[in-house]
Amino acid sequence: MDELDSAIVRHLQRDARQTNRDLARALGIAPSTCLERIRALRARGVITGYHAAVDPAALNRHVQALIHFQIRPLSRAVIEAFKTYAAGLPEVSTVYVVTGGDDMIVHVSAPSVDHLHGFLMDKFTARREVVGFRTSVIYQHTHNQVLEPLAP
Amino acid sequence: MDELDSAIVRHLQRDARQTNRDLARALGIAPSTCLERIRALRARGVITGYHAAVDPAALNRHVQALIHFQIRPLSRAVIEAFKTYAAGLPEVSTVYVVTGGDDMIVHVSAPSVDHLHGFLMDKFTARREVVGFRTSVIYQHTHNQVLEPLAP
DNA sequence: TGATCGACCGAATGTAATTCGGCAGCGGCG
DNA sequence: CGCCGCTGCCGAATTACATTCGGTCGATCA
Repeated sequence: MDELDSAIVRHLQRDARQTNRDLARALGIAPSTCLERIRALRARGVITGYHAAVDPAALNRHVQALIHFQIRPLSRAVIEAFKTYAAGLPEVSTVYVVTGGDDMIVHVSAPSVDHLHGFLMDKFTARREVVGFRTSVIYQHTHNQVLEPLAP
Repeated sequence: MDELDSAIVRHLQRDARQTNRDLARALGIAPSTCLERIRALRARGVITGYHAAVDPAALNRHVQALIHFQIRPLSRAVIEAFKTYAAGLPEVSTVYVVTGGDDMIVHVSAPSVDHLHGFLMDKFTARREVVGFRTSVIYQHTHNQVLEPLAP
């Protein structure tokens, strides 16, 4: 994980579809070298995949929210089951299992506030392990695509 | 945005680096058709980019957390300034501006709990607009890479 | 029914990914 | 001190792919 690897990772986080040649040219190395580095990064698990980013609104998801759940009992089995359940719902994009006042935070997106409300009522209120939840509608969000390695 | 477009988006969310030929073959269409569809999806803003996903641990980010902020005064200028400030910090990956008990939720990752603590103390406690914040350490998180279009 | 338009196809061309033999630098070891 | 083996890099050759473009088909509408 030297400076060259960092640069490759940085570039591919920004644009995963630039050609290997262009990337190699930008870094001042041979395409074959670049290719081998990228393969090593994948093999080592540094790069885990390549994904297209999609505008949620184009997928009829105009409302996003973070839902904060309190779950009881707080056993491994219950947490695991709820996590799996939530992650399987199409409205859910991310499930966080967390410390603090809440036990689970779920990022959801829905076509409308109505849909969101119905979704929450239908999918969560009936579940026994859910003792309560709060909804934080997302007004804006900025996502930092490029993660740099941090110094220890 | 017909079924074919949806399928293309689904495939590219899963793997943005599969060749156009493979994708076309999987969908049973000609590569040229596939290419034109993808271009249209980009032009329409459905697909906004292609990004490599990176293991945070490989970038020395072993601890992740969601930080819940209360901000005052709740003016547009203050919110905007804080959002910009937070998004510019290397530890921050996402900033959510939200409704509810909190005004802003920030996803951060750091090398260690110590680093996280120092980071929070150094970067946020001194700021006037921050009247309080709570930290939720993330134990696990599952990210759903593939967003499907939702029916209205 | 005939014209027009849009979407798709497939061959042709240019460009890129990938392979592989060789070379240079480096560290270990006699 | 010199030799040996290893590792990472390079560049030409091969293979595969992206991209273009002229033609075809089917739907739509007058």
